[in-house]
Amino acid sequence: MPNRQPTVRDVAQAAGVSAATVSRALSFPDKVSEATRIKVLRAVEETGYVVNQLARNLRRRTTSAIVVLVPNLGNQFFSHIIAGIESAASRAGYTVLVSDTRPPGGGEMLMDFVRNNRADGLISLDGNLPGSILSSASGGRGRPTLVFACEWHDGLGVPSVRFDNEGGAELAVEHLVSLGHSRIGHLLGPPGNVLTDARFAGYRRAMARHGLPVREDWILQGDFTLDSGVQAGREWLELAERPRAMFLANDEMAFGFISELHGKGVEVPRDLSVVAFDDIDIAERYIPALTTVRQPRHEIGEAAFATFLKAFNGATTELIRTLPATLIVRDSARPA
Amino acid sequence: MPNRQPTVRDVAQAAGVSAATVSRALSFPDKVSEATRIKVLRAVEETGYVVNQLARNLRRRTTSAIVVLVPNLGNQFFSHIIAGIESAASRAGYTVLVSDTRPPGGGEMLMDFVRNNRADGLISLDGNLPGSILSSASGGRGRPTLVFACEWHDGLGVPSVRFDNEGGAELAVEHLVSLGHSRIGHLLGPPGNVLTDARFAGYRRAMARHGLPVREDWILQGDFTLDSGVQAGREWLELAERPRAMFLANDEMAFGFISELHGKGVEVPRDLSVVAFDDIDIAERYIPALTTVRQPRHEIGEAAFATFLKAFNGATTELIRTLPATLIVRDSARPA
DNA sequence: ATGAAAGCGCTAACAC
DNA sequence: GTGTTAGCGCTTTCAT
Repeated sequence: MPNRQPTVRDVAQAAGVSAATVSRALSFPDKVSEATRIKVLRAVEETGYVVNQLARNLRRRTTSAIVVLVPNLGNQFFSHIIAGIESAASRAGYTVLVSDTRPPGGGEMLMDFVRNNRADGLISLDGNLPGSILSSASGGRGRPTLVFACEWHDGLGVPSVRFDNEGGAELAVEHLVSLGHSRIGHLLGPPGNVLTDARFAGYRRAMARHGLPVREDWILQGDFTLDSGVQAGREWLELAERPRAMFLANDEMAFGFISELHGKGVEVPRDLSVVAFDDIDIAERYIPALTTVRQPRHEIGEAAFATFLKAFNGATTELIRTLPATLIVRDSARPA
Repeated sequence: MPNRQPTVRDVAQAAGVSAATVSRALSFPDKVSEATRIKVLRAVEETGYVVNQLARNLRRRTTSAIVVLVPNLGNQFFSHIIAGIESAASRAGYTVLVSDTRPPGGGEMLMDFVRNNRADGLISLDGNLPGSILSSASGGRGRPTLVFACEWHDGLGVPSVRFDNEGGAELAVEHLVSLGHSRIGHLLGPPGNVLTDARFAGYRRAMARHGLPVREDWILQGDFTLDSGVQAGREWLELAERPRAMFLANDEMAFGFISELHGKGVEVPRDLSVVAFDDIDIAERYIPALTTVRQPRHEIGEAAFATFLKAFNGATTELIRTLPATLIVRDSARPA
């Protein structure tokens, strides 16, 4: 048994044909005669040959691999989106690699990964990519392909697939209003985030539609993390005058927020109605079960990959594709 | 501006040296004269050259990239382990790619990825790898490097870094006993999983030590998912005689379990004490806050990468490295 | 210390 | 339909 991996040449020799023919038989079976194909396939079996993608990619300048950039692998919300991407990708014969954008230098390394033809491009679930990535990937001649999913970045011509965040936020507030609430506060996501802005805009829009005041002191700052929800809970408890309902920009913060209140004897929904955003898996099993806005996560993943593939192949794509959100009514919000 | 990425040759020309020298200046700065190095570096700047890893790896037969296999990206538990791997890896100049083992054909594709020199090897957080991967990666001459973290696979000579699952389980049960409990049940993880077995063994050991009976009907079957926790909750509610305490094999199931009971008017810890395993982020903010066994997740990630690097470089490694677990006492278990 | 030349394994262009 | 040739971009002997 040879020490090294067999190469096309070994197969060629075993099959009694040329290396080029082996390559053709494997990549374009139609371009080769029935008989040769069989000979080659048999030789492949015999030798235990596996194509060296490295060499293939170096030649073809394409890799059938794609990198997904996630702002926070810890947030379970993303896993379903990744699953969606994966299922579309595997149908197309693509390998999906996931990477967190937060580790120091992580984004940079990944970008090099793509720039080096080790992956065909990126799907970013993080709208705040380092400028270096944005500039070198924003499409165009010979540039790596980039697509945003969930989040996005205004101004650049980068295609994005997103949820209707503003509409979802309106749904949340409308629900609260329909329950008889009028004193409604909001816990924001991180500053400078497109989702934060869109959800806040939806909140304001719905409030305005009903002539409800948006009180400065009822707008709390968060950053989508559990801890920031806890912190917001503390601030809420100190409020001179408290709202009777809160629309929280995501589920994770809601858990921190509700639990902090619970620790101080304030119960949701008894003392405060809460609607959140995302509908991650635990939302249904939190106590109280969370009323929240659901986004079709698997679908968006699939759509993102489809968009990526189109863009990579040079087809024109819709620049913005928006998927609808729906409200899931459970226990955390009740009549005023 | 040229249409294509600059190559070593472009840099060589700009610097007035040969391609070989450029390569040397970049890879082994010491092997080149001060003056040339400066010239080359300047030329690199000018041309905007970035090394093409693909070509480099094809030549060097090493990639500085590693793939991490995760059984379930949705379980937040893994994200901290990945973070640990990432921090150790980035210090070593490695790129970390994560992949879910569940998508159809996913494992296979990933293995090809490695077999093709597109990554140096794998760290698997999944003990139940397809046989094809195990056999082609189980180390040895020219074989891709594989290391297990958290989970493992007995029999093969694959190095693994793990938590003291059995000890952690004992801690959990001891705690319950110290609270005065004697009627203690257990919710298992998935069948055929090493963690399931180890945690169950720890449970039995602690029970035996105190002369407590292990009742068949108090051993429920789960699979580490939220849903299986819900299902177990239903079964628990139907029990003719109920235990007064439960040790659940992970947090995720605990959420499903506790919430299902809550829906039926059975409250934790009022009516039932619960201790779980993992201490994922939400555990502290669940209602009730979960008493659970914590594992040093970041550390295990770092240790796993260190082990990987050693193994990849041909050094001998401890075959089994075990990290201690600690009990985090919160609200979900109280005196009998 | 540097350059010339060979070659990693594969595929695309061209000839037959 | 198949073989020959060249070359993807890099690194690494081997000379000098």
